[in-house]
Amino acid sequence: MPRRAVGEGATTGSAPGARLGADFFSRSVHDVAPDLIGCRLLYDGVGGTIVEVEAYEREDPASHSFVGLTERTKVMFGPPGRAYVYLSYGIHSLLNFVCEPEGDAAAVLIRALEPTTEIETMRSRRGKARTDLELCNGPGKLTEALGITLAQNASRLDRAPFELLAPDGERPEVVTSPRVGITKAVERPWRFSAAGSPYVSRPRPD
DNA sequence: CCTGCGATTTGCT
DNA sequence: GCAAATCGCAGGC
Repeated sequence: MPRRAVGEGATTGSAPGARLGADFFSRSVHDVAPDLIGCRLLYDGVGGTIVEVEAYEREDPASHSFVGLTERTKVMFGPPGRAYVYLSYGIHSLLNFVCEPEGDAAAVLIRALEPTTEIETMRSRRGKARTDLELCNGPGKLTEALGITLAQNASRLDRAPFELLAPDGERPEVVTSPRVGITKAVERPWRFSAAGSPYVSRPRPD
């Protein structure tokens, strides 16, 4: 694979279609988060296109890392390009991508996908979901659809069964809005989504 | 369409 | 002890 010249892909930190590894994630979480919109995420061959994420940084009252290094947060302080999966409300596994160099603590919460691959597998796992719009339009829903659990915490994202790829072609326009479901630092506009996508979670960022 | 509430477990005070 | 980066269902409009 030829390395791409400076210019194209410069804002993404990756060439079109390339697998995203530690170099992509070893940057400011505020640069990585919008660059993930339009990327493709598969787990064991099941998944789709990322249409919504949120950024969480070290000095961020809404981030788990705000309290410092603990048993739970040590993955966020570890090497970039790994999964940080935690249990939300005692029920849902939420998937994050660890960003910034080891020793820093930042992560991107994956909030919604546009399903593209193995849709019937996702539908069978999601049970009550009626339409494709409801399969992955929320952080707890997409982990259920992809079969991601706490067992995947600290996994590398550039190795099977994960497959995380830069967009092949054009990138969607990205819009920002306040983050969802938090009670601290609620005003920070660190939610990023694909403009106009019907696959984003609620409330709609419009 | 919208709002309200219970489920269920863990991590940190 | 309690709050939590959520979800699905019930009920009202």
